[in-house]
Amino acid sequence: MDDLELKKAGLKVTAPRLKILSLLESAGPDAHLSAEDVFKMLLEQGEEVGLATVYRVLTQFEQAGLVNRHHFDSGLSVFELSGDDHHDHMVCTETGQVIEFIDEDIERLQHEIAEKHGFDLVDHSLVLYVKPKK
Amino acid sequence: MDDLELKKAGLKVTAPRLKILSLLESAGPDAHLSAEDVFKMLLEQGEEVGLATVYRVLTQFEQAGLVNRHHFDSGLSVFELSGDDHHDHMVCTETGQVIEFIDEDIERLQHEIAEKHGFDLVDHSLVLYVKPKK
DNA sequence: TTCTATGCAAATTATTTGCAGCACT
DNA sequence: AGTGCTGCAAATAATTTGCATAGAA
Repeated sequence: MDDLELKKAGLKVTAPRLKILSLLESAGPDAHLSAEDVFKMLLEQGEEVGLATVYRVLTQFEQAGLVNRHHFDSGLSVFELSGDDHHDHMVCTETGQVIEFIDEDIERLQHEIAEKHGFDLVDHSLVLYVKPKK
Repeated sequence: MDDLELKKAGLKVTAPRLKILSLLESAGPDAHLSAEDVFKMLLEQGEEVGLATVYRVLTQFEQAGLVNRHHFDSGLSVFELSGDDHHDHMVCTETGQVIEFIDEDIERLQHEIAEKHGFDLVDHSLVLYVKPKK
């Protein structure tokens, strides 16, 4: 099933790639995992993969457009499956929970701002750091 | 002159702190320097400081609210003097140039979005990656 | 003097790379 | 057989920390 996605991406279908891809899929759409997270989860499932391979595969997936990499002010990278949809993130500073959202007005304003300064918008990163309302 | 700012921040007035603070000030408001950048610039000026001290001082400045730290998808940290004003960033993917901007509508929308999800907005990070219009 | 700050080197953390062996064509 | 993929260990890059000494109050 995931075979097609890998082939389409020009990547050979191998065990580690399949395992990582399906892990990302089963982790749900709001999962944002670091390479370490993925590595540990695979170990827990009794899978045999090297951390280096996890990094390599995740990087290949990123280049193939299968996943997106974010930095979220923490300094380490987190990865998520890139659906067809673009979205931004809200990170709870107390629980670490990540919520995805999209706001058309903000999207439009961003383009306008880039234009106004003589640029074309290539990409953007918007992260809201929030805490539960008391 | 910068002595006051340091004292106000509860930091002892020392040579490295003064040098780094004045370097940041003279670098201009749109300067976003990494710890390495600051370190090298100090060396070029013939100053004697350790890289570790640069990191320590920059971190202290951050905690004191004197500077802001950003990650800009590159994975390394950049620092800038935090004026009283909040602003977001636009980074040119071709020249590396950083432009600061602020858009009240986007600010307002961000609060609304957090509210809508039952959170209070604590902070946010918005970076537009752009390229010159052809 | 007393306590904090600094420099330097060693330690950590996140991530990448070299290389020998295995897998698939 | 040939080329790509993997694991493991060694290599890097960014940042932090331990410790003995220099410096500020």
